[in-house]
Order: sequence, then structure tokens, then C-alpha cells
Amino acid sequence: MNDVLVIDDDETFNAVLVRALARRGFAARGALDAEAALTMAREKPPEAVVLDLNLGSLSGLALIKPLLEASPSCRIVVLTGYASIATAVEAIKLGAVQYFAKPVEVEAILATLGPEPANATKSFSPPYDPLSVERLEWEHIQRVLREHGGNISATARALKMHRRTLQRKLAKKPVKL
Amino acid sequence: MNDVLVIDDDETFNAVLVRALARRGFAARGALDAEAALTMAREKPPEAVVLDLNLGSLSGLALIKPLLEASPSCRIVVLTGYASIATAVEAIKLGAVQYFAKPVEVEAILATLGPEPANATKSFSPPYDPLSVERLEWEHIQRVLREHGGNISATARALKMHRRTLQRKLAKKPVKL
DNA sequence: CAGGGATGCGACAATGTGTCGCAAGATACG
DNA sequence: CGTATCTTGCGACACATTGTCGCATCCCTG
Repeated sequence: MNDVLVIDDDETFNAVLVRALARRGFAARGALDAEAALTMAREKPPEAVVLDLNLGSLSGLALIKPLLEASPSCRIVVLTGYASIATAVEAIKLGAVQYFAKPVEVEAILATLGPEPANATKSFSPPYDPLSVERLEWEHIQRVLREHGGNISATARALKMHRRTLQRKLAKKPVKL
Repeated sequence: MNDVLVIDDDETFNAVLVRALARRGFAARGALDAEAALTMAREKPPEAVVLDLNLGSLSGLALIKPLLEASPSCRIVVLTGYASIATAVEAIKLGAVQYFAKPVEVEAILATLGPEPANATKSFSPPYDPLSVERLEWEHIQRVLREHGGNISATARALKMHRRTLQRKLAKKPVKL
């Protein structure tokens, strides 16, 4: 079926996404860094790409162009944990078809991967449950917390929320990792 | 000089921007609503457009296409007080060349209006901060809301939050960058 | 050992949320 | 046209969640 290339240096996330896509009938492959990604793309031009912007040193933005050169018709979906309007605008201008902030449901990615490239604008996406705001917040907190090595104070600062509030939220839910 | 059309239903802001542009050598005109804007654009196709997304009832997004039809080569800069990645992505896909969150300095607008096919691309340091939970929630809400065609009740159901709460959140306008 | 964080937690006021209810518009349909 | 079904805005109010302060540990690191 659809050949999708997942580019993300987070091994776990990458693997999970590849598996999720495979389970839904896509021929999904994963690349952990820019170099591997380009090699794979040139070897066998993918029909779609899921690209993380935070690839170690360089920005995934730099990959959009070469990827499109290797596979002009592929649909690139940009994904990032450090979303911003500036990079979103840039990504789309460079040729990406969609841009998501990272805690995102696979369904949303599928919605833009599946349809034809043509009328991307007006497409009604069939019923898929978006994450509840609560769940979204939780996933985000967990991710940032991990990125800060479990440091609650630092995480609270990064998230611009009060330490006390973060503590309370963490206290309510079990989880530890 | 450059002929710019400012479309914003906030009379004060509109006037201020027009004056600011005029003072810098642009032939600036202002339109307070979609209809007037289209009429003016068709009468005399502008070289550039500054478009506010929040034009009373309908979204400024709907104006991008007709504007480009009236003046294919014009550079459209989208401006909005309720910025979100979802609308930014949409605006760029529709053909806008830039997207800013209000408040924004006139300088920034000038930067994309003045020069040639602005390639100010290469140099910007993407914010390395994760989104604040507040910001993330806002983005998510905006996305789901768009997916549901602006239907608040449906969005609230999808998000599993109370309609009243959603209304209240939308009624506020915090959100900053 | 001192200084600078990081943590956990109590207490309170300031906000925000869950619910109800109601009156207005929209729509859809026979 | 009339009616049933939705959607929307908004007031009220009890209850829940935050924003803040303050403190008493711990933990490092110079």
C-alpha cells in the first residue's frame, strides 16, 4: 500500500509510529537521522513522509527540500514537540502539507496521509476522536518532564506553569518512569 | 510606490496601519470588511495585502483565494489576534506569504512587504521551548474547532469538555507568543 | 560549611469549571 | 407554514483547581 517514511530520532516514538502505520495497512519504514532518511528516500522514493523537526543538530526543515527532490510527489507531514507558528509557516512554505504539535493522535496523521493530494483544503475528516484536552495536557507534561530528566521545577518553568500546580497534577495521577 | 491594501475591521488599527505604511512610502488603502476589500481589490489589484483573519463573522481565510484571483501576484500577509498553528498552516496553504500574531511591529510587516520575494528564510532561531500547556490547549482547540467547521457544541463533545467551558475559553483572548 | 536549587506540603484567596436553565436564532421536513 | 431539533450566549452558583507564600528538608558543588 502507501509507502511511508517516518523520520524521527526518538527511537521509541519512531518505532511506535511505524508500527501503528503498518497496522493500518501502510508500508512504513523508519529513519533515525537525516542522512539515513535521505539515503532511504533516494533509494526508494516514498509516497509520504512523517518528519520530526527536531533531528538532533539540524532542523528537519532543511530536509524538506531534498526530500521533495528525491520524491516530488510525496506528501510531507511535519511533526514537532517544539511547535511554533514561525516554523509552521516555514514548513508549509517549503512544501510540507501539514504541521502538527507533537502530542498528536495517529488518526490525525492518517487523515492527511490517506486522502489525495488534490483537495487537501476542504476535506472533511470522518469521525475520529481527538484527544481530550485533559489527555493532551497529560501527554505533553509527561514528555516535557522526561526531557528535563524528571526535574519538576525545570519542567514547570518550561511549561510556564506553577511548580505547585505541576506537583498537584502529578500527585493526582499515578505514573512514574 | 507599492500599493498595499489593508483589510481589518478594527477601524483604529486599520487607520494606524495605513498611516504607518503611507508614511513609509507605500500607497496604502484600507478596507473595513470583506465586501469592500474585494471590490477595491478588483477595481485596482493591489501589489500586497495585509489581511486580518477576524473579520466580523467570516474568517479572513475565505478572502485569500478571491484576492489572489483578483490580483494573482499580490503578496498577502495574514495578521490575527487569535493566532494558532492550524490557521497559520491553512493561510499559507491558501497562498499567503506570511502569518503574524497580533500584536506585531510594523517593521515585521514591512520586512515581508517591501523586499523582493522575501527570502528572509535562512536565518532564524526557532524557539527551543516546548509549548506552554495553555498554548498547546489553545492549538488543539483551534484545530478541532476547525475540523468541526466552527461548531462549538460539536467541538465540545469531541473534546469531552463542557460547552459552557469551551465558550468561556473562546471568549477570552489571552494567547500570546 | 555555605549558597543555590529542588521538593513536598499546608493554607487561602482568586479563578475557573460543572451544571441548570432560558431565550434566541438556525434548519430540516412534511 | 408549523414544529421539532440544534446551536449559541449568557446569568447564577456551588464546587474544584490554581496562584501564591512560607517553611522545612534534602542534595549538590565550590
